[in-house]
Amino acid sequence: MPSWLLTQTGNHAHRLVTDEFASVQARGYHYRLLATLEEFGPASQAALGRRTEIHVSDMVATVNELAGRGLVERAPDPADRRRNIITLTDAGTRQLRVLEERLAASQEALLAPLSAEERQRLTALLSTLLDHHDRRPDAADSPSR
Amino acid sequence: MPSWLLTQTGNHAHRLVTDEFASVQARGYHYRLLATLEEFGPASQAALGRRTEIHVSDMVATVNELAGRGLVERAPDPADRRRNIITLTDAGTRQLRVLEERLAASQEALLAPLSAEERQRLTALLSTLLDHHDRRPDAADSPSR
DNA sequence: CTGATATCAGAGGGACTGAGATGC
DNA sequence: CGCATCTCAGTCTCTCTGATATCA
Repeated sequence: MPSWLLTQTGNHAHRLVTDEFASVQARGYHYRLLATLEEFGPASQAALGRRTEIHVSDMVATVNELAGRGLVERAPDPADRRRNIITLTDAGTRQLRVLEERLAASQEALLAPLSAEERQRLTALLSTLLDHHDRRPDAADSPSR
Repeated sequence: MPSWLLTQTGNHAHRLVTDEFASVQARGYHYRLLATLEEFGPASQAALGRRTEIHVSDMVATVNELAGRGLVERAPDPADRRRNIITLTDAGTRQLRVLEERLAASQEALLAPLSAEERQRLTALLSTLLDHHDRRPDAADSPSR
């Protein structure tokens, strides 16, 4: 039963990554936010929530944690006083590099038993799945999202 | 990045299954426990914990929930008074059938974009991964487990 | 007024830790 | 005694709901 396999391996992958992140006092949300900030530059919390797919209310806590450690900066947007502009700091960039290393390491650990060819095939298959489900978020009942 | 793909598709699979289960007031632990009871027959909570890989302390709560709805029975083991023997009831068997249907449905939804051949390849690759990591639970530091 | 933004409180599933009581 | 079993009380990550205050 493939969905069992998927949730199991997904669990396993998740645990490997989570443990690696935990070893540097980080978690998944931190990486996703830092990586998105580097890729797209400073943005409001709501915009970051849309890009990272982190819920707005969780974004508050995530930014709190990262800002508390000086990895991002939270500044009011003078152009729109509802917004906070979140900016990646130099320390945040360095932390991101560390997290990327950790991620690569757990990647290797996870895929150890597969050849380069097999890894490619796996990646392709999973991409197909994700693509399909991204294109039609909730095709069943609710056309909205 | 394959581990990102894996956690993402794993998440997706997990959500599909979880939603299906929730529609009949069940969750993953319920299915795992009921299915294991049918396959291996009555057993103590500790034994069930080992088979299902549900933590012993979570097993207590899971059995509470299922017993409260008459899907399993919890009876003291006369041969070893530390133990409770958990038994699947007829209602539990019927519920298991329902959960299996739900599982099959979410399976189809998940794998829709893949051909039969591709599904097989995916299953094989994931099995390889799981096998490898099952055989060496924590090869890194702790030889125990 | 409608809608977006940020915040806070809380819930829920899943996995795990630690401590206690009982019985083998 | 050491060990297994069951139970209870928490922790942690991730996801999501709801309510509220503020501002466009």
